[in-house]
Amino acid sequence: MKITIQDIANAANVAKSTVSKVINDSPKISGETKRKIREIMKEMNFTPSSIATRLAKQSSFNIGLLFDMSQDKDYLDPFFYNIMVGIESVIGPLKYEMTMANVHHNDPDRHFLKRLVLSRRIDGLIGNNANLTNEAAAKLEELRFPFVLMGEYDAFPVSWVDFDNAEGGRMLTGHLLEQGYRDIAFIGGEREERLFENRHRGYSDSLRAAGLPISAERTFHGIADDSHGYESVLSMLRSAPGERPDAIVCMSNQVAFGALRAAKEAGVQIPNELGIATFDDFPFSPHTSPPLTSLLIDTFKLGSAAADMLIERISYPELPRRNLLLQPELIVRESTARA
Amino acid sequence: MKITIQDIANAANVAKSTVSKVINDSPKISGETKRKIREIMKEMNFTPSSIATRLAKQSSFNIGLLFDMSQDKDYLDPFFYNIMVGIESVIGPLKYEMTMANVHHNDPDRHFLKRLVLSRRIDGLIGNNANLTNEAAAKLEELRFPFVLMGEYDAFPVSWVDFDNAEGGRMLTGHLLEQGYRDIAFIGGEREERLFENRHRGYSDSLRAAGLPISAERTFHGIADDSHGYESVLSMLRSAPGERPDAIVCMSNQVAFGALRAAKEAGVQIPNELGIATFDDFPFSPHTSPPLTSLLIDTFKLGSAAADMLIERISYPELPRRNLLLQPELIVRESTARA
DNA sequence: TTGTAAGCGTTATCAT
DNA sequence: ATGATAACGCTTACAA
Repeated sequence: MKITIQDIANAANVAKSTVSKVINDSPKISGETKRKIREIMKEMNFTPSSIATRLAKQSSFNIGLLFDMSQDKDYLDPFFYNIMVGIESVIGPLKYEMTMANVHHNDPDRHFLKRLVLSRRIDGLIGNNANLTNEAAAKLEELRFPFVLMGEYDAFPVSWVDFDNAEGGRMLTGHLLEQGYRDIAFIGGEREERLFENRHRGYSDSLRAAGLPISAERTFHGIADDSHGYESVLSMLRSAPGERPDAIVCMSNQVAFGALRAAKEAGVQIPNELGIATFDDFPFSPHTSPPLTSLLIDTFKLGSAAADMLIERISYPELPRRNLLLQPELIVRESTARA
Repeated sequence: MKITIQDIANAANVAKSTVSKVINDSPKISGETKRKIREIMKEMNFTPSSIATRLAKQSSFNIGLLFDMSQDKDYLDPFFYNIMVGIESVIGPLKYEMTMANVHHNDPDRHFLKRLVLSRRIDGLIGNNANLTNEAAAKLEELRFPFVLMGEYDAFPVSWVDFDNAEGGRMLTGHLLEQGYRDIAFIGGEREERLFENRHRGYSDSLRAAGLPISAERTFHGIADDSHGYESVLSMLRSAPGERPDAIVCMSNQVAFGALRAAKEAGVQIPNELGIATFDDFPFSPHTSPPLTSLLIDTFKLGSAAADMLIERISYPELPRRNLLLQPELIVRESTARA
């Protein structure tokens, strides 16, 4: 049998409004009454219905985390859990819950805007620039609904958090230069792709600062996956030994895996003949042979920073949109440890 | 300004109960009225408040997915996203949402039982045998609250889904035997650990069926991680070449990574001198050198099967608790491809 | 087929 | 300090 605030009121011989005030620890209720009612609530094992509370309070105390089931998930997949835990670490203590929001871009009836936002099931939303379309973002802004993106966004001003990808490019390239590499290639990423452009800019900056030439043929465009890494390295190995790159910066771990495989098959010595450094630090990076020098991004922190920003937006809707760049961390391993 | 069912009723000149019936597509409403009201709803951009609906319907249409932030997450981490997507694939079409439930074992006030179950924020729960304590499971049963575990459970009868770990052990070991290996070791897992016992049983079964001896010193107990794999292989290499195992079955990919590393450092040829086969197929298994023969578990399916079972429990609470063993799949790669 | 009115379990506003 | 009563936005008998 379900027990409600009214049952408690009856048992305590008070009005249910009094019980409600006790639940919310109102200062207008005497200590004695509070004690008595609280005891009764324990005894009767009462927990308020959150749904009724929310209806009355007109707030769902719930935030949504966007994902797109229909989409390729290679990139965020291994990081998803950490991001989620990062978000929980900030919203949990504030009594918010988190519900998973599958976008359903193609089904107007199940689209998250309707299912979760318009139906007021959530008070705020965290997404990323891959699963939130410009159209949806615009709609959210129009509704003045609080949301934060993970990943840079520049179609119009919204709140976002991202890692400093340009700085990451500088860190990887700078490290290779310090190790004495002089002819550094960059593998992966499509032209016009924002993520690529930022990372590549950092790479170029470093070369320029070192007074080295930046040659277009040292950049291998393509989808940042294993086979692109593999093919790119094979193609650079077709040049004579003296004319090929002595190190590479990879857009992703997948690219690096492919590059590693190609180099190994061709008998190229890593790190002596070819240094390899890569963006992203998958849990597997330490297990390649040789282990990969890579750029660690703290995904827990990505989540918690996004959540902090979202809570701020929910609490102070009129504050301007903020952006935040988190710093990556260089993890040096053997793949760049030149003798 | 928020628009409600009453606004629609006014605009359409009908009672709000009529609007409600249209929303729920009641057969008692004439086609004409439905059309008219639906049009008005579009025009006025109306979406019902899910909170009010739930309060009235006395169901939250929401299921919880348990996780434990405070706990080591090595095992499920890479699979979490897939499991979640698997769950969503079955509950989504049924109009359920999913909220993340951090257990909070140590904080009675924020414990998920209170926060989510007793407060009726969710109608059902999916957890695993690592994050749900016996005590909590018992409490859920007492409340007759629907829940399903991922992972075998035998403290008392509950619904659960798991992979057939014994069969997995037979598949890996059987494969090694087919390849001609004859002295097979088993690395990882603590005595008394359910998961270990099941997997090890399959291994023993296979050896027995092949008429081979089962020797206690061929099993290396320990936490199933990288360093345990590494140490175990080092220790077996201390025996003379003729007296050491010619193949190993690993409890986890981490163990296999460590084993691979040790073998490589010692100059042992894989797969010729030592075959390696492992439970679990992390996304990185294909990228080791040589690529690892491993046991693929379909984590999407794990999630969807658990969700199917949960929906059944919610819909027919009186049905007996069910258990389901899913079949793993052997992925043969070079680490066991004996010449 | 449509309307009336009483819930659903809280909170919030006024009285007292 | 406590109590009555009207929200909150929807559903659901029961009437008409």
